Amino acid sequence: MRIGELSRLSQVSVATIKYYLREDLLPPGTATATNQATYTEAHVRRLRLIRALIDVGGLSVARARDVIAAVDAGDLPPHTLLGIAHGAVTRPPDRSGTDPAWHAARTEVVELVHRRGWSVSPDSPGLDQAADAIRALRTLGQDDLLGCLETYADAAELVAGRELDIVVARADPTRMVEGVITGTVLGEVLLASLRLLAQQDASARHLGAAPPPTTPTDQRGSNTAATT
Amino acid sequence: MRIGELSRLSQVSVATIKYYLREDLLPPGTATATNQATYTEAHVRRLRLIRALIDVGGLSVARARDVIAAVDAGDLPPHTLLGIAHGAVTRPPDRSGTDPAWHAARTEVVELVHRRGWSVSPDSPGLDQAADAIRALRTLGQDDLLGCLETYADAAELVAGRELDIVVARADPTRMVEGVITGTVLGEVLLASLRLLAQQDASARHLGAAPPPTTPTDQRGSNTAATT
DNA sequence: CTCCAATAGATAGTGAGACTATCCAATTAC
DNA sequence: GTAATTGGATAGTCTCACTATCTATTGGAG
Repeated sequence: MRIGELSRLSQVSVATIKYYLREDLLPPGTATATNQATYTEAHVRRLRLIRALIDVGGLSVARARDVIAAVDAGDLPPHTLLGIAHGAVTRPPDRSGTDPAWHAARTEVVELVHRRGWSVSPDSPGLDQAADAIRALRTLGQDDLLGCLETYADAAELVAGRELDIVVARADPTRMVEGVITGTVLGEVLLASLRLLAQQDASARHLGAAPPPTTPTDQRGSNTAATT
Repeated sequence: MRIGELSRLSQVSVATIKYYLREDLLPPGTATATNQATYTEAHVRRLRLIRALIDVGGLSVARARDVIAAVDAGDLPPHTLLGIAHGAVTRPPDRSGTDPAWHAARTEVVELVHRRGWSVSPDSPGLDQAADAIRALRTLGQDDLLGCLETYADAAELVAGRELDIVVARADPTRMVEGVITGTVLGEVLLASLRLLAQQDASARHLGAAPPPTTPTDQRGSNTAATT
């Protein structure tokens, strides 16, 4: 197919496709002449992956490129792949350099990891990001919220174990790579969404308040539960 | 104190403080003359909250302003407050308008919520965001990753319940408001970080234990400690 | 009392990021 | 044969989050 059809199938404008080509997010099509190239179904899938990472996962174009490159590398060892995915979904640490409170928080994370017997490399971006969050909670005087910490760790263990089971169940290594990437990025979004929903429920349950009446804008099938 | 000291204590440049004042993220100090105003410890705390939301939580300045405004409103009903916090940590839905796949995904989420007996308002941003993620996973052919869905929901229930317990344990309503905000935003970051760490452990454990051949992926959940 | 650094408020400028638009020459579809 | 499409290059736009400059004041050390 040519670029026009690629654009139509992927719902991405031609100009944006060209931009992604320039930025090495999308491999070039096979050139048939100086100004003609053909694209395949693989390009459509790639484009869908890119948009999912950017639009749903919230990655920047640069982060998405790193992830894509890892997918294309193909033969990376799994822990490297996971490291790249994790690097893509974390923000660079806040003020790690000089802040003693940050180092204290990071030590706390390392201790948690050790207590749990987790096998984690010492430069994992997750350690830094957790330290950022803990330091922030402490400096805001919200220390008691860290009473959730073990619960968070329980939940993390729960979902990570299940996620791994599903991904390793795949025979095809290429599909495994895709699973790690999409699972890491989109799984985070999904888990976060469900946490929000569960928070709303917990709040409603505690306050004994029924949710507001459902508007009839959503008339397909069963609607939101209003009672418990 | 004057703005210079405020800047020093909060580690935020004077120019940026002025910017936050213009953008209504920070209330003005009490003016003592045409070009003099004094700030208090409350301004320092506010500034720290702003930076935590932006730097650690990843909120935009505009989202942070909405959240801050909710904190200052003071007398908002809890579900409204929670709604604002949730609106701040979610991205607007992707292509909800015309896509039947999206509506199918959203229905799936609503059914999950119903199945769980969660009491959730039908316009919760969490519903839309979860639908985005599910639709993306399906269109990427990663449907099997949705085998995690119930596990995610379990984890979400677990952490949300604990979070609520901690926040309602606070007597002071002002502290409760802060707890909802910081818990929602920073808790998400913390949970996501720990998930990454747990993923790394699960991956190491699996690769350390046995090569991929056929290991029935049935022992879920409990990880036995294995120090590294 | 003097004088200079600090300040409030206003306005303008900057740099990154993610596209978007325009050109041009070479096809290609009709 | 002519109009539309394409690839490649370059330049422009828009938002965001600051950052810098300017103009009067004003606080305070000497």
